[in-house]
Amino acid sequence: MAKVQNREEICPVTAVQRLIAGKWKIVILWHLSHKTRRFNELQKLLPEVSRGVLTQQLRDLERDGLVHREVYKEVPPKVEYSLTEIGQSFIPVLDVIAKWGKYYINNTRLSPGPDLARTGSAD
Amino acid sequence: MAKVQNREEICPVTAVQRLIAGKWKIVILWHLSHKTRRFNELQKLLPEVSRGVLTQQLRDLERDGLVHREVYKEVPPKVEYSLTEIGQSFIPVLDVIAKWGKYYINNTRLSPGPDLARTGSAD
DNA sequence: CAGGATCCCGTCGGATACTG
DNA sequence: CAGTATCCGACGGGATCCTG
Repeated sequence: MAKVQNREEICPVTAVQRLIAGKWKIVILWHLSHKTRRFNELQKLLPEVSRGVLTQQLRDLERDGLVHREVYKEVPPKVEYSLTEIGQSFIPVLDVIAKWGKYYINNTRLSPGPDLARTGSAD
Repeated sequence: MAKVQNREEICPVTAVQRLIAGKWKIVILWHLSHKTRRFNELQKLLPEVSRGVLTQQLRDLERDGLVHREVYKEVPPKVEYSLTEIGQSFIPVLDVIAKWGKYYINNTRLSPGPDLARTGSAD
């Protein structure tokens, strides 16, 4: 029995934690789950995220195979981000997370602390 | 429009991201979802995490209402960690995450730790 | 418009030493 | 056994400037 790398030894939970480690990863995926977005659109959807960071996180997601980056060779430039197939398979997870998030918010005396982003995901 | 509580304006997804922001949060919750654990047990389950960090993340989870910390005034000391009610409501999320994590691992040439070149071998 | 490249800085995580 | 306290290095993320 060839022990195919440690692939089967990897903790799935840890793997996911690594994927969504970035501060804005989940929210980005959340937005992309609704529809394909241009870079500019994402910026407007996430005003708190600077360009550089947004780019970086998108690159991470792309590298991890969750996001597809489509570059249109035009002037002015146009780049569209969308979910890959695997990325789309993550949507149910996002749904569960969002759903539980609402539940959590409604059942906790939360301390917003640093302001939480409003990303228009309320229902 | 008295925005008394920004509770409804908070992005649930972002809220969750904050909760599980710590590097080991999800894994800790995962372990606690199986059964109540003593601090020592958690340490053995997570050899890579140092005591201080483990303590900190547990404290975060406790502060966020997901984990209950039961201290037995004995000698030697004994502390048990378990999921609160809200913490338990998070288990389905963990399940979905774990399930998707497996799917992701099996459908990606990734390298969560060691190396495993993902160049070439186009699909 | 969509970044790439830098710099800066706060935070997080890891290690160590000490305590009840 | 289960922490606490502390220091430090690494990384992440924000801002700014520059490019195709």
